[in-house]
Amino acid sequence: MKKQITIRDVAEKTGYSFQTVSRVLNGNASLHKAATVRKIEKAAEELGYVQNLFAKAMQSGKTWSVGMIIDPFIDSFTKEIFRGAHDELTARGYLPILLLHSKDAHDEELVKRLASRRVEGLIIRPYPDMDGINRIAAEVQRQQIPVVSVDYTLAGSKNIDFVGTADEQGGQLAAEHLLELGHQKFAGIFAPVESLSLRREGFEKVLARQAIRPPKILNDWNFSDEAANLVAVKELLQGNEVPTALFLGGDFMLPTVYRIAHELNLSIPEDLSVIGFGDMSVAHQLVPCATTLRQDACQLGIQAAQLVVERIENTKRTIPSRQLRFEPQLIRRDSTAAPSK
Amino acid sequence: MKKQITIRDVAEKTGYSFQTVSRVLNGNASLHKAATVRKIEKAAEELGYVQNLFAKAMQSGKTWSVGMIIDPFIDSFTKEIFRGAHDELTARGYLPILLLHSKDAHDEELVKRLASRRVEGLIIRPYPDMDGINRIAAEVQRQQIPVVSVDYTLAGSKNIDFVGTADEQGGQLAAEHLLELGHQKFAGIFAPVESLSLRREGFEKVLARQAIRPPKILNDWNFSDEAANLVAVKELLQGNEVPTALFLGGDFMLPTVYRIAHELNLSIPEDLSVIGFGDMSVAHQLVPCATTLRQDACQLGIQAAQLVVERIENTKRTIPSRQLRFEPQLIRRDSTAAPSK
DNA sequence: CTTTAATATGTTCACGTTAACATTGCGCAA
DNA sequence: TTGCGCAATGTTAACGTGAACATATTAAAG
Repeated sequence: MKKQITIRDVAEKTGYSFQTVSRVLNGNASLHKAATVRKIEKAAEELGYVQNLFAKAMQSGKTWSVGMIIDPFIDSFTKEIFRGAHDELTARGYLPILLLHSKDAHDEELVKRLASRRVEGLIIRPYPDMDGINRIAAEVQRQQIPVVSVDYTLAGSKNIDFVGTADEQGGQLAAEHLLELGHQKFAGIFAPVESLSLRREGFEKVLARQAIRPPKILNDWNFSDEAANLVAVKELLQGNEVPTALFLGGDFMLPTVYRIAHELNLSIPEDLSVIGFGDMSVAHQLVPCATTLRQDACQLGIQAAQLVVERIENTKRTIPSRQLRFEPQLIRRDSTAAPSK
Repeated sequence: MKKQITIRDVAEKTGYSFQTVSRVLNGNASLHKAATVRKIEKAAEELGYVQNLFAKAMQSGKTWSVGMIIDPFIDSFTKEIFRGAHDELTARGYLPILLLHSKDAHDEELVKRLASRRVEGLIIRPYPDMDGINRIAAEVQRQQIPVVSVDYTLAGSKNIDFVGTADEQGGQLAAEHLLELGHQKFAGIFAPVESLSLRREGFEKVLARQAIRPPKILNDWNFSDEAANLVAVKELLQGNEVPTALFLGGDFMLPTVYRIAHELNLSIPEDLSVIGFGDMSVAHQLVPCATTLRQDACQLGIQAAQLVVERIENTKRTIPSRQLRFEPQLIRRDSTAAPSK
């Protein structure tokens, strides 16, 4: 084990007491004479002194670290969230501690690791398929550590800050866009998960006010059985009432829809306008490029980071739980147009 | 600041001294009576005691953290490297500290952060365009902290472990594959960077022994000027000696080559066999899917982690610097075939 | 030249942990 | 019984730092 350079070494070299050195290097240097400061800083530089964050953390109780349970590798969206939060935390002096689910490390293990590192806050982007995350969040919060969830809400836990998309407004924007283009026969595809339901509600709400007929709704997109989706979508686009405008609760549905449209000889956007949600990479890879609603994922990450930090640094006042939802932006591309007749 | 639960709290609750608790919970429990151990563990559980790694680190000098300067977001290859190293470090009890280059945080800053967190080792995947990385590595190594570079070698620094691809052998494999198919007229495209040069050497070495003619070589692929590449590749594939087999130093050249081949009316693989290197995602997205040489990136990460940990835990013996190169694997796809005549 | 106030520096303690050593208590042999 | 040795537990010091307080030095005012 190689010897560390401590403030005592610097003190000895300069002849000052170690406390003076402490104040100059890591505390309030303005309490000392300029000459003293200069001498001490020079000596520290020469000796290669770097403050020991572990010692500092132990003495002050402040660890300057924040846990992040986000898998930045699932898609580019979570990547951006991670990136935003990471950069914001870093800029504010905090160390983001990324916790990925390895095979071995499971829930219990993760909480222990967070706790033993005395993480001051936790940012979570919950995975829909993972319910252990709720227990983790609850457990961490029980220890008075601020928790913020991003993108997806956390089930169960009260009083957890949330940063995400204004899904309902997104749905409204989609409806308004299609109405503006002059459509009258609408359809929508969703799934029974929270965010998609909100998008559906926004969509339906606007149409209820302004459209002649209510939209045909397919509400049970199947995440595991693609064949079922093919059948259901086909049915939606055939039948007695053929829609001219289709709103998808998520861009991931685009390929299926494009495929069925092609099979049915419906050309996009001439026969069918399609608008997605999320601006995933498929949206601009398909032909024609898909109109969609984009969320600035990076911004979500930044906001999440700001919320945790705010809570971390405001131990006194109790801050009420906040739910921040940012309105997505309409990206007009080539999959939506006025109806042909 | 909320109160921490310490071994002293557990000691008070059980009536034992804090030292006994320390031994039971974080030390050698076998030194104590089974009944004692049981009582203490129960009390710790009830109080929600979790050891404070900061205190432990300060006392023992062991921080259980390893820095990683890898941008896992450039491509799937670095992602896999990161993932492998991350999981291996985690499995061995170390905390990977990911250091990304934010705009603000630059070299000096990074080193400081590594040092103040008392990182015990450093894994670097150097970026070709970033030379600050060499200074960082040198500086960190000067502080006796083991450094391992992955995928790309670090310029300048002596005695740094390296884990990467056996580029030369990869080049040999490519040549052997093409020879086996019966080709006689070869070409190769490379760039003047270390790894590509090694691939070229392996390629040329085998051909020098077994081929009738030496290959036509284009050695200055231009990373910034695509137009220049188009011209150069076109020239390579026309001229007096038209090759029937082409080895690319990197898969990233594939799209350009496919395009030029199409322009020149050369069909792949009938008129021209093309073999790439790296098995990047383009390789199997193109039509026809490209034969290439694949490296198991995850494995590189794991190995890198093992090397750092080994050095961290072997402070006594000096380990000579190691250069581990893993042989890539030939992935036969549809872009290579026997020459048509 | 004092006294006073401000400025500059030094001392002690605490943070939570482990290591090294010290003590206690017990069983067993002399 | 006495002493010995071992097992179980307790005591003290140390890791590097900052806070709180104590002291020394300087400057200003009388």
